[in-house]
Amino acid sequence: MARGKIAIKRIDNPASRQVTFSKRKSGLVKKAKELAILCDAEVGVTIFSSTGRLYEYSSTSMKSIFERYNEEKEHHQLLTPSSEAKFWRTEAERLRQQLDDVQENYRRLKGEELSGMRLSDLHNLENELEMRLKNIRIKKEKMLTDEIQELNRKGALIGHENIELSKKVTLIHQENRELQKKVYGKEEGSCSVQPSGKESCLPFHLQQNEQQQNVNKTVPECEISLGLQLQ
Amino acid sequence: MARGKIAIKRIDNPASRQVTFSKRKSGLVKKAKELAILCDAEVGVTIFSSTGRLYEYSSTSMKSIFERYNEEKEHHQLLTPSSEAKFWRTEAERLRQQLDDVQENYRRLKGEELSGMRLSDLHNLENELEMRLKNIRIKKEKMLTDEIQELNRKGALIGHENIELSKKVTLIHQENRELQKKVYGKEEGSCSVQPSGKESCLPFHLQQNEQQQNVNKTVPECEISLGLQLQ
DNA sequence: AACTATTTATAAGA
DNA sequence: TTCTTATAAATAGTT
Repeated sequence: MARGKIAIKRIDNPASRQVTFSKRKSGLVKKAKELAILCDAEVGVTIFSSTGRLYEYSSTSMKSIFERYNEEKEHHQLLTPSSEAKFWRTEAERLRQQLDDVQENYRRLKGEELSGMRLSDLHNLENELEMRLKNIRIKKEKMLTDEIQELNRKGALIGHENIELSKKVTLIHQENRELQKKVYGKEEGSCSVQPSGKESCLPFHLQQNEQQQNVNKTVPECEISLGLQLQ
Repeated sequence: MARGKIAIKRIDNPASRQVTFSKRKSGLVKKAKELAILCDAEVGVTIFSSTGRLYEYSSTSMKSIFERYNEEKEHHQLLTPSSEAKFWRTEAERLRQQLDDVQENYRRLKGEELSGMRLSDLHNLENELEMRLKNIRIKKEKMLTDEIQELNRKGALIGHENIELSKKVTLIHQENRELQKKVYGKEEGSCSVQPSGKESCLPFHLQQNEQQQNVNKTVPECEISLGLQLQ
């Protein structure tokens, strides 16, 4: 609520979540206290953190509040089998209702069930879906960008490799010529053991071209960082 | 906290206390919900108003929270076993699991939980959402078109009504004049029983203007089919 | 834990 | 109960 609005959904970062938990827990308890005092109410707040720790506030005592709650809910005989059964049946009914609601929402969200919706509902649904699409597109874009970066990185690496290989080829070529001079003197035979410079480079050309094609499928710009390394 | 600061002490005026209770109760429950969602906590709020009425919120269920509280406080009490109770508890657990599953799907569908999805999944989701948006927009457009048609129909009706009324007014006017001639001869007095033409038309003007304004809120084009009917 | 720009809650009035 | 609005309070992001 400050320095920017946040969506009410689980905070992913555990550190932030912990900090927010601490701040908001204090806020909640403060509000509960104020309500109890201002309005002469009996208020109880029970909080279990995601790490399982218990925090509580009660304007009177938790025992009193639980007892009063149970009385109100007619659960004051929880230890007798029939009332326990009643409780669980109620609980099951509650969950069934909740489940139905969620499933209804789910269907609505999927656009399967648009009947009986007012224009404002449709507006809201439309906006919601648009936001979701935005989220998805941001995520997609990030994934694509990451992939491009990774490909660029690989491309650069291969480029360097190629430079190194090119140098080695030149070196070996040079060595071969010098060897030839020593063996044949001035004669330059067309011996099969002595490949031409062009032929010796071929494998590296092929390797490079393959890589370049892969990269170009998603990132045409990679032409610049690749290529021109050999020859 | 607004329009002036208040001291945190019991509000004397019962009416104000009731209003404040209602507002702050909502606020407290909202904050509790947010805390539960944002920080993945289990939160329960129990409120007894000064009139003794119970209000509650729990992110899971009060039963769960009370049990967990008691466990934490090492006050755990053994529940009397009973087959019926067992059945409903199992049922509740089953429903809880189902609910969690559906909610997970729901979150995915809402694009809140995009982690762990591959690019192809995102593509599919994007397409699905786009189709839903399309459905919604078609439906919206249909509703708007229908509304416009309905408004146009009403507008035309009102227009006809106005024409009829206008005719009646002219007729009555004419009759009045003839009556005057009979009663007063050539004398044209400013008698209160004899209203001027302009005054007699006034109610119909007002009626028309009101209708026109309402229609224009949604369908400005109706100006053409309305208006110009009187005068 | 403190700061502070913003958002949110809410007191008062209708 | 609901709406509006001016203002107080809460808090998200930052240091």
